[in-house]
Amino acid sequence: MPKSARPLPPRAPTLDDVARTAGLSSMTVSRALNTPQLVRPKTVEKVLAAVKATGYIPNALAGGLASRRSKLIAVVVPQINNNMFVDTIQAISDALALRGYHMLLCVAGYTQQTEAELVSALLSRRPDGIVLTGIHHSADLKKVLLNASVPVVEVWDLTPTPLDMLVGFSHEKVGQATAEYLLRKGYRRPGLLWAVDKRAAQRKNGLCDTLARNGIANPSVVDIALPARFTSGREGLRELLARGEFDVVVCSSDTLAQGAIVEAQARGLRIPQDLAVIGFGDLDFAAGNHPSITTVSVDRQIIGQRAATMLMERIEGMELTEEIVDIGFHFIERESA
Amino acid sequence: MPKSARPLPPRAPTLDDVARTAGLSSMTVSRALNTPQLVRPKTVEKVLAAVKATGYIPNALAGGLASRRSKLIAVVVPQINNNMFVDTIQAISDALALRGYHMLLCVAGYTQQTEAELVSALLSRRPDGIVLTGIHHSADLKKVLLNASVPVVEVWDLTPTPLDMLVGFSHEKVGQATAEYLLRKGYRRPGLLWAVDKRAAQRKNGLCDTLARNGIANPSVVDIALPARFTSGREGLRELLARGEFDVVVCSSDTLAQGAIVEAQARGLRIPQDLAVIGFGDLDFAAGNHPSITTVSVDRQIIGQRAATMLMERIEGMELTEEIVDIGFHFIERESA
DNA sequence: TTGTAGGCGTTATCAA
DNA sequence: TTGATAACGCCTACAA
Repeated sequence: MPKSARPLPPRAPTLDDVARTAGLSSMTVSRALNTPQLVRPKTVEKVLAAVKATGYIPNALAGGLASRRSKLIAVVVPQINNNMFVDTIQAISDALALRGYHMLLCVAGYTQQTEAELVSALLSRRPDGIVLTGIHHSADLKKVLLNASVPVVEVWDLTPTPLDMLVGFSHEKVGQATAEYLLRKGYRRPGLLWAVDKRAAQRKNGLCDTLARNGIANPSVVDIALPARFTSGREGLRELLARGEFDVVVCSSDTLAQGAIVEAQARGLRIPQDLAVIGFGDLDFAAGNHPSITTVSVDRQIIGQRAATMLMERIEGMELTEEIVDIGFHFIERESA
Repeated sequence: MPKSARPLPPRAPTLDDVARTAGLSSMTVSRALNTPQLVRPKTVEKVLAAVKATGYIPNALAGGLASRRSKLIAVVVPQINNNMFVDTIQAISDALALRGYHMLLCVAGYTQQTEAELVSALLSRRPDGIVLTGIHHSADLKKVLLNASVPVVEVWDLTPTPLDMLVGFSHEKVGQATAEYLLRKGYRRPGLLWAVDKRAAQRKNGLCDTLARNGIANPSVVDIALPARFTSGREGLRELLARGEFDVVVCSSDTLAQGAIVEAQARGLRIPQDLAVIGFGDLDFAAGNHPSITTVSVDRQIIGQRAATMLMERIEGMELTEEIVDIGFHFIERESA
């Protein structure tokens, strides 16, 4: 035992270490790991054995620097504790994992930075692609993104002129569909519990425009601060009912609807006879609620799955058949309205 | 206009480009950006101007490679769409953002990989720290982590022997506290709706052990498959009630409790007179529900915030006063039990 | 099928 | 306070 034996150097094994123990060049080891089909099977075996022996873990920083591909996808969402985006995020993560990509998740909600600064910081990681929530971005952000020439998917909204790719649905049309349902069912005195949120605002526009065209102008709206919770629904309904009489309450989310329903029930109102309630999102409790909640269903997972897939295909040089995907929505009539 | 002007090279501006336009060395530019206090103010100004002029965005891959610090924290959770972890994740993300770190989020739930493979893949990104959910890990995983000598925080559980650092609470004790409450209130025929989940199982152990010691052995348990949803709560109660008579239903989460309550109400049972219900988590609807849900409150955000902070302090070489943080919990008595 | 040379963009280190 | 030089660990390009 040499007396000068230093404690293990904290340096992690490198490709060269593996190459040395395998009796090969580092380039061959790299190939065996990344493109095994270009390497003789026996050689690959040798390499794998050496990898196991050394405990080698590739350094993606070095790899990304050299190859100019990071296998990293940056995802920017306004919040994740609002029940809507979570499923999309999980779907993105799952889809990425299948192909060896990783997700850098950034919650824009409560930070002071502007979205542009936030994305700039993310770009320093050299992601191969970016997922942005929504379609309303500052000029700064657009400049930064175009400059970086990185593939981008905008999600959860629709526009004929996305930055690059897009997966979403029309919030305006959701609003219209909701209005049409109200009219068809004969509701004439709607009240709104509405979260202060861009996409929700678009749904409100679609709703109110259609109502106005049919003689129902300026329905009463209770603004709900984000995050819109169950409790906000109860409180919101309380405020709404203090303002007058309504035959239906339209809510910007099922969460609010559930709260509103409980408040109504606590007041002895029958739903939908005394007061109907409509939600949005078809969250997991909507169908099982008592009464079940009439709402709009959106496939939140598909948004994530398609966004991830489009991004990866683009990155890997495939031709995309569509760059704008409208996943649509379904109005679901249940007991509450 | 030179006729040979090529279209812009897709190459992003580098430190050298900035250095050239600023008339400085790249090393000085690097310093001006990372440790401005070591650079003459006027020089810093020049650098910032050149950065703006070139549209320079640092390359964190190169930086991380050279400095051996990635400013990346990897977070591994079993799922994110279960309402519990979301708040923790958001808190982690927020805390990291404040200090210039980014979060690599990995959902272990539905992938085929073992946790060890998953973490190995993450380690290739050379994160400066890792957050793991739970304390039960394979020997492989432990080996990989120790080998990598990367700071680790385990969260959402408690043990005297964490891998490294830990922020959580005792699920056993939550179970005990729940049992004691039942006994104190005089409930004698409990039934359980319980998600098939490691941490939930620990709470069940604490609950059942304490009950057994007080003469209530082997309560009826309905296993709930993950993810445990509102609907699972309704169905679970249906199954439970088919098995016999109960005076209280203990649920492994508020979500299940809410479902159980709705099912009970739909059957005309009064809560808590005919059937009491207890949940876990104090999710946002628990207090506002009708009836409000008796439950156990855990500060899910604090878990994330402390985990992130401990990790960053350790990374930045500070001495930690505690490496194991028990954030505790509160039993909250409300109307449902 | 394997190997050699050189560079990816940054920072550590030492010198000026 | 600033600069020159040499890594950091891997991959592209080309050669054998």
